[in-house]
Amino acid sequence: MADISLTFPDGSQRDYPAGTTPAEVAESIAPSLAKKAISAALNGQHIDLQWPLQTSGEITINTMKDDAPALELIRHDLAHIMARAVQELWPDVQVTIGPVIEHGWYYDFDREEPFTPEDLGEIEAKMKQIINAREPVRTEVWDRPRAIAHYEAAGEPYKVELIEAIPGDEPLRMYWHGDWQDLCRGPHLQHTGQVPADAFKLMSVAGAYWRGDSKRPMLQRIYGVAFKSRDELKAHLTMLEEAAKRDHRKLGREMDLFHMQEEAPGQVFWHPNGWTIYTTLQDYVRRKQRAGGYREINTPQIVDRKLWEASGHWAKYQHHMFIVEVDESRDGENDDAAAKDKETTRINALKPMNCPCHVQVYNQGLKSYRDLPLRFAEFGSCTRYEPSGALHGIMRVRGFTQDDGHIFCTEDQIETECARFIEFLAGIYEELGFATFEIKFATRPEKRVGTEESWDYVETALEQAIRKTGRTYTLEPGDGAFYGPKLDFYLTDAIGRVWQCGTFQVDPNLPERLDAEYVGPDGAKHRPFMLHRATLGSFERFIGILVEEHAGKLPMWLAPRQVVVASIVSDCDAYVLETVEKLRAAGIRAEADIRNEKINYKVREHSLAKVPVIFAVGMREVEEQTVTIRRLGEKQTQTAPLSDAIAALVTEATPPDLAERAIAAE
RNA sequence: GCUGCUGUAGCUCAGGGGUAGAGCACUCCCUUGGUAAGGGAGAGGUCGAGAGUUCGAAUCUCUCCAGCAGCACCA
Repeated sequence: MADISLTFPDGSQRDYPAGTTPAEVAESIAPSLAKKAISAALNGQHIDLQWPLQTSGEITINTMKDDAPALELIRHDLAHIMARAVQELWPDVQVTIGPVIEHGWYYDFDREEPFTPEDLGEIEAKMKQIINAREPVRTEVWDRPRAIAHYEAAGEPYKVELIEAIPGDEPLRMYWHGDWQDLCRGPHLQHTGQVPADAFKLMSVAGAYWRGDSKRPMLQRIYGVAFKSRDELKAHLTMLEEAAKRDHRKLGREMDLFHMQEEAPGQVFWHPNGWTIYTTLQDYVRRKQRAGGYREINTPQIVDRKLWEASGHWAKYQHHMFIVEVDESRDGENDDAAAKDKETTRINALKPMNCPCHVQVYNQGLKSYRDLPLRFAEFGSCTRYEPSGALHGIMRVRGFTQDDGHIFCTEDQIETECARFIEFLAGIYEELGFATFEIKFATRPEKRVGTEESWDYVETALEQAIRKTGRTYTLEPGDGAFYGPKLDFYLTDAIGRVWQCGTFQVDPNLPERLDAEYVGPDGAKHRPFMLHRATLGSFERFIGILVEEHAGKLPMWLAPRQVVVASIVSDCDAYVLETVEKLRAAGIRAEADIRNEKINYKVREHSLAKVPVIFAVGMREVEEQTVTIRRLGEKQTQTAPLSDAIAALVTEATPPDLAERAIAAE
């Protein structure tokens, strides 16, 4: 048998007979390494220690010290161990798939009875037994008919379907954890005892559709998390607890920002504190948009179905729109709803988006190529009938306001406008404290309109634009809108859920449908492109993320109450009120606290409410015309003359764009 | 929308076939206290909504509504 040549991470090379396993390679280096080895990588491909090596290449022997492979193996083996535990406890359960995910794994089962939290405890105990039995893991290569026959005989139709769906006709691999068998591409550990028995936890059960298809049966998915050590597991669970404290729904209540109630599901009742954040942010975006070359417009809320039919939304998204029927014959005295007459009833929809209305504004008056690119912006209130299960605090709602905008331009302006928008968005995200965000580039889907040449051109333009800004992106092939490719900009919430905020979409379709035109240099009429774009996305979602990102401790300029002036003894009340007046005159959002309470109590209460600054005032301050400043999260205080303290706060409370402008003017 | 769970005072939660409890918040009184809860008293609830079972339902059953987790969806 021919030899193969293996190169090790330190650059050294050795020859082995073909068919040598990584376990044997490790043994040849050092028996101690063989003992610690868990898997190997050949030319970057993660493989079992028992895998016979047939080709030369670079090899790495992994041990538990190598985080990525170790976690991958632990989690992957746990998925199998859990499935085995479940089938041992309930033999009638059918197994499906169980991949590794961030922090752990899940496995989907088909079982009549729902799994209960008590069941999870039982499964966990059974898993520990399996681990402690240190049962060997072995693997075999099977051909497809054999695998199918096996699963048919075993009464596992899901597995049969999986095998049938695997493309090509390479043989399949089977793994055994003890006697328990599963189809799997591997790799796995040597024996179950290599999995740390005290570093995993089953977290939850939830429904999940078979193969992600809502038309197919719903399975039960059990989620687990796993790490290399008990301490890491504990740290992870602690992190989850901390994250729960930052949940915008909880902070929204504690900071008195907003509430929601049954009568208006998915819609926000903004309280004074929350609305202050909202309007401050809106003022900021408005200034940025003006500086960025946008003209702000405003369009109707309720629009006749005729426009939605023309735009194509009626056919495609009718079920996601709130429909409003009005009997136009009613006279106000006798408007019995039951007496509605079809002839005189007009059907409208609350706008789910702003673009068709923006085209209506564009279409007023003839446009010249000299007008392009024409950038419209609107703080557009939209209403969508989102499925009930999709609603989530203020992050996913039915009523929201987008910082929407549409750019009408020619084809060769797309790239520049795209690059310009990415920079615009990045500047705003940065000023709002989001150093990192993810760009996803979604390309042509299967169902689409337009020519291949056009898609080629536009996709290239977007890619060039991103490249120009020097940013990285992840490709989402096939995820674009039916009319054009798009870039989506994502931020992450407190527990790592990723939310789409900004977007940039190229649309040649809507101008066509709604007949938008411009007169070109040739004197003929042409079709403009329409670029849909939003920076924050929706104010609701963005504020939710902002609150979670800062754990409620918003930067001074966004804080709903920037300072509370608290009296220590009631003899200072007059000075407190006077100080608040001065702060307000300087544009600071200030409140007085002259309640009959101790300063400890006041400090605690305002700190919990995340007020960034407390001015404490006693008789000493009154005499010296000073305030004692306490900042949120700091124990130390600092006494300063009142006028200095106000001046410092004014500087600190200036929105980032205005601060920049002030510096530039100096 | 689907699967599962949850819904008791403003908030956090206990209770559970014989018509409701705690802490905090709230109101009043005492207290004027120097940086994360001073003391006392009081008020506050058709137990998510509707129907059913029962002598009797907040408690059991059903339907609906809303929320939570995940899945599906997200123009």
